[in-house]
Amino acid sequence: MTTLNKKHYHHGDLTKSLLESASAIIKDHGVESLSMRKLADIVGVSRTAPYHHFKDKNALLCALAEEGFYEQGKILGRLRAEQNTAQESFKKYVNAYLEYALQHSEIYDLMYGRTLWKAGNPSDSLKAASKHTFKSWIEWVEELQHQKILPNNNTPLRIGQTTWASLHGLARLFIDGIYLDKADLSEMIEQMIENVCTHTKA
Amino acid sequence: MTTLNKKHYHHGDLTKSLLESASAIIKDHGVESLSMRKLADIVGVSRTAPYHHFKDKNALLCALAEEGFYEQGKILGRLRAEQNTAQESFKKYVNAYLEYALQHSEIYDLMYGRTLWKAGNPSDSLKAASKHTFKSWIEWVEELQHQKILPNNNTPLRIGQTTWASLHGLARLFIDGIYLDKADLSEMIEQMIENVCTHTKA
DNA sequence: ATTCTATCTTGACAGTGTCAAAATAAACTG
DNA sequence: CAGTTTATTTTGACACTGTCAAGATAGAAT
Repeated sequence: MTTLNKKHYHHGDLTKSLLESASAIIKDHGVESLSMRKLADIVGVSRTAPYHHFKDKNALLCALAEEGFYEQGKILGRLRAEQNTAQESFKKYVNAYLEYALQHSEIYDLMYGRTLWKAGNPSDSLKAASKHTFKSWIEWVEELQHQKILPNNNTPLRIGQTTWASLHGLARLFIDGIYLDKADLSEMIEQMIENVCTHTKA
Repeated sequence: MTTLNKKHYHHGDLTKSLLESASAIIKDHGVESLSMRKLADIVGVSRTAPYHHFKDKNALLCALAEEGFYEQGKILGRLRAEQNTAQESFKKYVNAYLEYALQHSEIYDLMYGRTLWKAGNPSDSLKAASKHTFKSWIEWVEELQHQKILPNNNTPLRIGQTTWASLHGLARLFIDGIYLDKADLSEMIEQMIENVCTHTKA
């Protein structure tokens, strides 16, 4: 087990294969149509093989969600690194956040949804990833407050909580199929930004 | 079948009993722990008896959600009927909305969540109930715009969509167990109102 | 070559939603 | 009242789920 190379047995890297296939399945058919047995079958392995790589289904989903946090973090981090005005930067962030949420809606649901956080049992590393994401968001909120983009009438935590809640709410309405007409999305985003920012206020 | 009285067979009104028991179960243990079989058992009837009153599980959940719309509508309607300043009225509405969402979180989830709207199959009457609720919300938004409570920089529909999304997002974060500390709630509500309203703006 | 360990499979169990067919209970019709 | 129709409920069955325990196998370590 000291070897790093994992090309053993008739399946190169089951852990990875499982995550990839699972990700594809939920992307195409939704998380409720993902079963451990079908997944094993698709990957070409017996029903219980996955259980040697993930404690249970919940653990597999946690791993997927965690991947989501890293990917989302990369996207949003890259964006913040760009040289933009603070205002532009924030605008792009909001757009990118919603784009990610809608394009990876099933992963987003795992990251921030009931399945894992309430009905399920979020793993420690998932909780850590989520906490890290939130923390760095709050730090940026503080910057944005100094730059007068976000309001100063409350702590970074509160402002961060509420503006994130707003984005999240918008994302959810589309993801959950309550709002369907995505043509309206960009206008809603625009309006949401106006609600949440300081300087655009009437 | 012309008789209105439904006290037939050894079970007075199965439909009603099923809804009540189901409601109690999800309130206490979450919707994922509701099974048709256990429900039948608790009500004291065979496994498949419920299927003569509800086409399937989805239909039963739709009925529960629909009840939720009526109850929520009553609460919020009563509130709007009170004699308050528009500002007070809106504030109370927001608070009542979130109070309902958190106190009936499982029903709220059925009303506005993925289970029925995306993963499931919302019944026509559920869709109607939801549409009606939304429509009357938008009408009120228009009033609030005239009263300068909500901003006039966009149509009632857009303002209604975004402010509702904000409330919904806040509700969801608590319901789904992402935010846990309900002590923070009232401060967040306060801040959210500031974000969303016109006249309190800095 | 032998022991050890990581990986995988087979078998099993309890649980799920729900269909089809049979049984029963009440309502309607003569 | 008797006989038929309709509303309600039950029993049996099927395919599917997550996951545990025990055994088989393949590779690593000695």
